[in-house]
Amino acid sequence: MTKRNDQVKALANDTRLEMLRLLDDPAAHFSMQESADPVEMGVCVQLLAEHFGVSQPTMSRHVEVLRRAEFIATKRHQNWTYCSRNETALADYAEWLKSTLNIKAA
Amino acid sequence: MTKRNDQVKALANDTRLEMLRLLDDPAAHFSMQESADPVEMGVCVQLLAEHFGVSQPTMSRHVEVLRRAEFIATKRHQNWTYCSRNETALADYAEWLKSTLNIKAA
DNA sequence: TAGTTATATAGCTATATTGCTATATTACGA
DNA sequence: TCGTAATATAGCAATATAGCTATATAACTA
Repeated sequence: MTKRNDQVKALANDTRLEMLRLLDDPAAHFSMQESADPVEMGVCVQLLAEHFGVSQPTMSRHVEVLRRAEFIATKRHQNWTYCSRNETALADYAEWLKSTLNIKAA
Repeated sequence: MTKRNDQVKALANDTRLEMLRLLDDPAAHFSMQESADPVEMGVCVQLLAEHFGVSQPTMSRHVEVLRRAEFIATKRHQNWTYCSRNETALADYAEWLKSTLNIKAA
């Protein structure tokens, strides 16, 4: 699997797409997080699982898919894994998609 | 299935991604097509199947997936189905992705 | 050390995807 | 009308995806 293949597949799922959308503004969606500031540290897996109504292992896997695609970064702190968007990778992907398919401006 | 869901899934496949890439410049890749000018009419399913080394029914399904996603248009002429890119839909999708995920410029 | 919490991994099931072959449909030409 | 060519559809098999529960691991706390 290439990085680009990981990336297109990572986006081919509603939950993961919505995760990236919500993680763009953690303050707006995850301000209830107590263990750490969601903006500074990111959002923990459990809170994401609760938001989407899926089990913790299922969310753990979604996180892993997005992390492999480099769309999010995870950092372990105490016993939480915090997730935050990788803006550089997202911008890079959007640019790659446009250029590899030669998509003209809208 | 929503249109956006059809679209993200349509791109999650190497063959279909490459189809869109090749169809950006049919003259460069499908000039051997005899039944019609590939630039004017598009590229027929059989020629696409041969290029990718897959069976005709398999290519027919890939075409259908891309057509449902609106990334290509198909037109039947005589006994061929010609495929051509829908530049408007591709640009619209790229724009939607950037704005829905709030992807910052590279 | 023992218990608790958060996460990761293993293994299972249901469904989706993607390939194939066989066959139906459509269009043309003899 | 009959045969041929291109395409579409049906049905099957192999694999991938995404959910779950059970359990292992990691980190903190009493």
